[in-house]
Amino acid sequence: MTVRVRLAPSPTGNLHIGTARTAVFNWLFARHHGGRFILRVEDTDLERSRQEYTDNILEGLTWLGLTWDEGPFYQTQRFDLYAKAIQDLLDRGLAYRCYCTTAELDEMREAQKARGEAPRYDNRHRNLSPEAEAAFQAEGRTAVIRFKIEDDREIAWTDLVRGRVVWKGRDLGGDMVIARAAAVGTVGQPLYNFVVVVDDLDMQISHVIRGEDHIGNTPKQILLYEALGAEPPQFGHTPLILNATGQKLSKRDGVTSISDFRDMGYTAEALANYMTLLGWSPPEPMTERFQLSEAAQHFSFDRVNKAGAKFDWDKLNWLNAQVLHEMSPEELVQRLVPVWQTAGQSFTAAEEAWLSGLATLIGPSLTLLKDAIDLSRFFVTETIAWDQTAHDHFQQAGTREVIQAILDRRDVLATLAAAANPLDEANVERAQDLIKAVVTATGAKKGLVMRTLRGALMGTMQGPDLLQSWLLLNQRGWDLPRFEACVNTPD
RNA sequence: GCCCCCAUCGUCUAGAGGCCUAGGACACCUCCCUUUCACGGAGGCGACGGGGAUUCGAAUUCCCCUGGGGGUACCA
Repeated sequence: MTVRVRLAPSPTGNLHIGTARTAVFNWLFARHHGGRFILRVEDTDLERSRQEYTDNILEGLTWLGLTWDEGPFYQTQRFDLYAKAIQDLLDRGLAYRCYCTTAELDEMREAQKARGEAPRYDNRHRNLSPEAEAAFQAEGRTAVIRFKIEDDREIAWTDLVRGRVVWKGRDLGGDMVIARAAAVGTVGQPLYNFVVVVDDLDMQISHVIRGEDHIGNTPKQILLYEALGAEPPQFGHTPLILNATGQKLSKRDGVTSISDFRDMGYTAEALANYMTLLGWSPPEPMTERFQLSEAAQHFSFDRVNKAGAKFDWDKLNWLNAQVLHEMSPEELVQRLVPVWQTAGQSFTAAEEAWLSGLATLIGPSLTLLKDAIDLSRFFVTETIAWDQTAHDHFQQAGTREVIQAILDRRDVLATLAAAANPLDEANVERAQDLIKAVVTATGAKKGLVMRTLRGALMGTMQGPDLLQSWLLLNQRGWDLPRFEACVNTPD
């Protein structure tokens, strides 16, 4: 059998991490079986659906690398199909019009609650006489379409994740609404549980993989398949992503949109890797750091967990750092250029080798792409301001002498700057020789010399590797002015 | 309330009766590397919710309890 799976997001919000994780599982399953991954936008809720959300969802999936093979299809363009199917159920007596008002339904549910019963529709309009129906119509009432659900039915399926699941018809809440209220003689907007079935059937979906929060919809949908004379697909209900307190992650938990993660400086690789890990564990030869394509080779529902998984920023951060640390300097530069730009840091004048050097220098310190902004701040402008630690350092005796000794050898600075690659071995050696010479000339301890250089070049006592930072600054001609500032401005 | 599901270190998980004095990853702690901070390397801390039952033997099977979660729309 050909595997055909789908992702069916509704454009009522930005691409949510829960939806994205469902997309990951669908995508992995499809790829593993050489099947098709179909994208269908469930925009039947005209009130809440918006184009900008659709755009956000499509962009997010693309960014994550979860490309689809068919679609996107839009349910709003398929209303004819649903209307036909509803009429079919009506004609065959499997569905009927219910004229209840919302007030009546509310009253009924409250009475049920008061009696300690589960709120449900009591099927009161299931067998309306033509006269009664005419009377309701004469009142000007509108009608929803309800699909008949027998209380004594038992619905069972073998879930890809949970094994055998059994549901009783009486726990389904009575005859279900499949189309919204509409004027006499017309059929209103079809509802989720119905259009899903019609579409999954029409698109020949073989496996419905979705979050566990949908598990209660499955028995209703299986009944619908039956009514439409079709075999239901296989179902797999994946565990939910939980917040820190263990509840289903929702918008209220802060950052939950894929686009938010991207804006925060996470890479698509790390995020996809992490989402896969939330509920699935890689088999033996694999480690927890992997490409989606590798995961696809080994993906199986045997290794999907049943329990929900709490979202953990620490682990995501670690994965993101791994992704960044694995990158070549050149690749990192490509990723960093837009980040620098948004921060107003321009390195356009810099050579390619110089930029690679900068990436090499700060790469190991990156957790988020955005971290590059702070780490690059010494390299953006010619001069820099000192923080308190630098000021404190220069209170020490001998610090000015160290800088003066460097300035006495400013010819070496020019030699260093001439190197094609500022960070090549020979250049590093020359810088080390200069430091030795300064130590000899001043009689200062090497530690003092190093710290003094750091303070002078960075204006702070903590930062990336000193020698490499120096050579990078040197090539831009910015080390000399910073040294001169040390001896010229008394502080 | 009613229905359903779930339960191993703080977190994500491995584990499908003896291989488990329960393995890995993140986090945390220590040390090494480094005259800074990171990165990297080596160690350490740390869990089978409780009670029964089956069995020669249970983290693994069954039952009960407890705890947590999901669902209960003319939303999706």
